[in-house]
Order: sequence, then C-alpha cells, then structure tokens
Amino acid sequence: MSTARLSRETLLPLLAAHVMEHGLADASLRPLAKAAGTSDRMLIYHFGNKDALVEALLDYLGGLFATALDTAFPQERAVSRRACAETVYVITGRPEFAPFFRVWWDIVAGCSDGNEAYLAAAGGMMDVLLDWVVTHLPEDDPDPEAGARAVMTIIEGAQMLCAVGRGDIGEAGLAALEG
Amino acid sequence: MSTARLSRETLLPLLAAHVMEHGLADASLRPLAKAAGTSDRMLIYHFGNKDALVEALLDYLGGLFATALDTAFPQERAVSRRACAETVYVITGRPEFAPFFRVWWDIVAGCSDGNEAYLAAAGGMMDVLLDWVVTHLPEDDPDPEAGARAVMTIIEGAQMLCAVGRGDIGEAGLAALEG
DNA sequence: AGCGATATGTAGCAATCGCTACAAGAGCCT
DNA sequence: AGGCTCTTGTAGCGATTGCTACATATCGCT
Repeated sequence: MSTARLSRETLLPLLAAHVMEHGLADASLRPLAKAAGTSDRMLIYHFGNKDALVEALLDYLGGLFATALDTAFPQERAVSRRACAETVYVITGRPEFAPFFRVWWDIVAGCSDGNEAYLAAAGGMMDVLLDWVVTHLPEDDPDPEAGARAVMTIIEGAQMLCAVGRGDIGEAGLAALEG
Repeated sequence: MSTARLSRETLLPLLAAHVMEHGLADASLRPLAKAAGTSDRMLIYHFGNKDALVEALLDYLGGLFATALDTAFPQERAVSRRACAETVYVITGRPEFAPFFRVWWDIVAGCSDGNEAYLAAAGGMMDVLLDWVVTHLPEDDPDPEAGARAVMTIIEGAQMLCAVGRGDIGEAGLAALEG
C-alpha cells in the first residue's frame, strides 16, 4: 500500500481524466474509483456522496477550462470579430479538446434537466469564455460587449453543429460573420 | 386485459412523451413501459432490445420535429435574416417546446459519444431545419444557402446558451445578425 | 374443432447501482 | 504505553439494470 494519503485534490485530476474520456452522464462510482486507483468506498468517504463528488468535479473542470484558455489560446488580439471566432473554433476543434467536449455536452444536457450544479458550472465556463472574447477583439471594435456576444453565439452554434456531424453548416455560419 | 394489441406504432407516441418529460439519457425499460401502459417484457418483445427501441424512438422524434416545423412555424417568409432567426428562437423558446429540448441535449450528448443512431437522428433534424430556413428567408436574399447557414449557426448557439442559463448572450448575438 | 403463429403475464437471473456497517491499520498527543 | 482520530479494506445491502425462460392466452386458418 502506498504511503500517500488520498484527498480531493489528488483524486480530482484522475477523476476528471476519466470523465473526459468516458463521459460524465453515466459515470459510476466503481469505474471512477478504479481510474483514480482507489475504491468506491473512499470516494464516498472523501466527497460525502456522489452528488457532492460531481459538484466538485464540475468545479475542477471549470478551472481546467479557464487554464486551457490561458495556455492554448493566443495572447494577442484578433484582427476582426470573425478572426476571433474562427480562432476559438479552430483551436477547440483540435483533437486534444475532444475529451473536453465529450463532458461539455453532458453538462449541457444536465443543465436542461434543471440541475443547479450543472447550471452553475456551465454558466461559469461561458462567462470565462465571454471575458476572453471581450478582451481579444480588435482594439478598435465599436462595441466589444455586443461584439463578444455575437462572436460567442456563433462559436457555440458552430460547435454544436460540429458535434452532431453538421460542422459544414457552422463553418459557413462562421464565415458569414461580418468584420 | 384490453383487446387492443400493442405495436411499435401505438407505443412510440407514449414512449416519446415519456422521454420528452424525463430525458432520454437515463430512460430505462421499466419506467418507459409503465408510461406506455405495458411491461418491460413487451418492449423487448416489440423492439428486440433497448438499442433498437431507442433507435426507433429517435426516428419517431425526428418525425415529430418535422411536423412541429410545419405546424408551429409561420408559413410566410421572414422579412430579414435576423427576423427569421428571431422567429425560430422565439417559437422554440415557448414552454411547449421545453420537453423537446430536454431530449435534444441528450441527443447531442449521445452524438459526442460517437453513437451512430444519435448522429443520424440529430443530423437529420438539423437538415430539416436548414431546409425550412432556406425557404423562409426573404425572396431577395442574395445567397439563401449561405444565409440559412448563418441563421442556423446563430439560432443553435443562442439555444445552447439559453440551455445553460446564458440566454442573454445568445439574444445579444441574435440581435447583432446583419439584415 | 383443432393447430400453429402471435401476443402477453409471471418470475427470475446476473450485473451494476449508490451507499453503509464493521473492523483494523496508521499516525499523533499526552 | 495508551488512547484518539483519521484513513482504508472487506463485505454486503436493497434497489435497479437489460434481458430471458416458461407458461398461457388469443387469434386466424383449414
């Protein structure tokens, strides 16, 4: 037996890796525990119950998302609203982002069931992305707040269409963005 | 015992009503059967197994969606691309469409797991909506094919943002659509 | 009337679900 | 050393999962 004690902090990265590979909706305690090198018994011990575990996981995933924005995305501003949207779409379309989207659509589905924890996590991630877009539009954008919302809406639409196998529609939508 | 024989055709509307109320992702045979006034045993008998049942259900839901487009949506053309997008957004935002979206986001989540039946159903529904948008843009639209894709992308983005509690972002995105 | 195909009810199986009772090891404080 | 708390393992509970075995009922057909 290893001497390292378990804790939420050491477990969460392993749990997050598991849900990003296998989805969040039908994640159950025993597979999660196995992925984290422990037992369902210990997950309940450290998190209290499954709902609390999922809530902690959603919070951790939100942090992962914010970090990904800072590292994978360019620091300089885009030259146009359309270029900004296309940058986000292209980068999030790379294969290393696929696991994140697998859990993202599970989160959206959870939101539409009215689950408060899912709503808080998803809303937070959208706010983080909105802030990023606002500060990466061209400096001369006439209305960054409105522009960022237009860019966000098109990005998310294109991503959903891509998820259901109609990426061509979303890409045409991106190309039609003014500026 | 009732004299009416069961069949896929009589069962599907009841099953569809159940998944639109409770979601598709974690629908299990016994609750489904109870909603349809029969037993899990008979669902397997009529559909073979659960996967085939879900596939039939997705197909039926696709038909429901196409019918809803014809009945709930206006027949005349919109006066602008933006008006067209706002019409779809407003109508699908009405309470009677909420059950449909609950299952829709389950379908999208299923797509991102690579499930072929989900991908076929979701892609088909998007194609139906795209056709509707193409034929309801203003007659003088310079490029209805491209315009419809732009409208579609914004609609879907606004709907997703609405689902996660950030409808304000999507509505601002809708308002920014040119024309 | 009788036969075969179709349709349905009852009961149950192995697997998995979230969770818990109980006991024991490990480390710290006095 | 003795106790105390924190952490972990083992075993299992009742519920639910998709699905099946078996018997029976009902129907059309000849």
